[in-house]
Amino acid sequence: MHYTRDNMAGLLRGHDINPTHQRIEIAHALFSRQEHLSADQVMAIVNTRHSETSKATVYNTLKLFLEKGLVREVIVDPSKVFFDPNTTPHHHIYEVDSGKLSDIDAEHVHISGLPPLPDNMVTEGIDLIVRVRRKA
Amino acid sequence: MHYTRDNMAGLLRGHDINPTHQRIEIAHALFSRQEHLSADQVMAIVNTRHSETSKATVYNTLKLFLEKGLVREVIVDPSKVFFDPNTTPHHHIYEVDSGKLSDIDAEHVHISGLPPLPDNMVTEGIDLIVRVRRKA
DNA sequence: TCCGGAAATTAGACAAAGTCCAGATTGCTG
DNA sequence: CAGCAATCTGGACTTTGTCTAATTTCCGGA
Repeated sequence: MHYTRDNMAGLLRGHDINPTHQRIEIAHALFSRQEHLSADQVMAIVNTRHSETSKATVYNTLKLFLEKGLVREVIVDPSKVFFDPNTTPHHHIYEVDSGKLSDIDAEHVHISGLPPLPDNMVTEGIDLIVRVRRKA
Repeated sequence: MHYTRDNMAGLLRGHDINPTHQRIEIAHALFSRQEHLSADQVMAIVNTRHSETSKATVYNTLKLFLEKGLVREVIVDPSKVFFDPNTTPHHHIYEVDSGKLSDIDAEHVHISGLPPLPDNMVTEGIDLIVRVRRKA
């Protein structure tokens, strides 16, 4: 599957998002790379050639993508949020020195022994983050 | 065990921290409550009566406590870091609507199937966060 | 007790991430 | 083409956290 800009329009429509020029560019930045990007990084990518998309739009669009389930939010770094185009169940390895973030497929990971939740609560998601450091 | 200010001095010394007035107050705020507090909250607590401790000192002190292993950092909210006086192995439940954060004892939780790390890497910690929401 | 230096604290300027708003643009639809 | 809703924009603003240079506190030795 190639993540062309044309395909992005379909992807957006499939998630009930009106595919505007800016939204296509932002989706393309995330999906063509298949990487975890911060809002800042998205803005830099989208505006490499000429300045095309404003900061407000980048933030609005990422929030919209989040609501529509097109991307996931990864909170590992106290200073910025990462957006993850991979919405399949998976976990993360975070390299604390470099800030490098990578995926762990959830398929083989098993978590047991969690206490039951109160009746009026539902699990929205389980985030498992393995923080690693380069050996001294 | 009562977390009196006098006991705080001993706790700090035991962690190789010079127990100054401000540090004792900050430690007392965290340990007497046994709760997760943000830097802002710590500052508010410490300065309820009169303004006694500066913002810089609160941040410096929390960072120092972190380095010395007196507290843990919990990164769940994109907008602020929480400091956790409980340094025993445990996980967290985060109520996304209210921002309420509570502990899950790690004793009965078992995580299996994590992929092996590259040789030159060491695990610094595993953060497991269960994000929950009030049922509709 | 007084002195000097090291450690700690401070106010406030600064930086970075993110939010908000009022006005301009875009793209329908009739 | 007019009208209208959705979208986008620049820029001011807020919040969390950092940095720095100056002051204060603490303590050991003469």
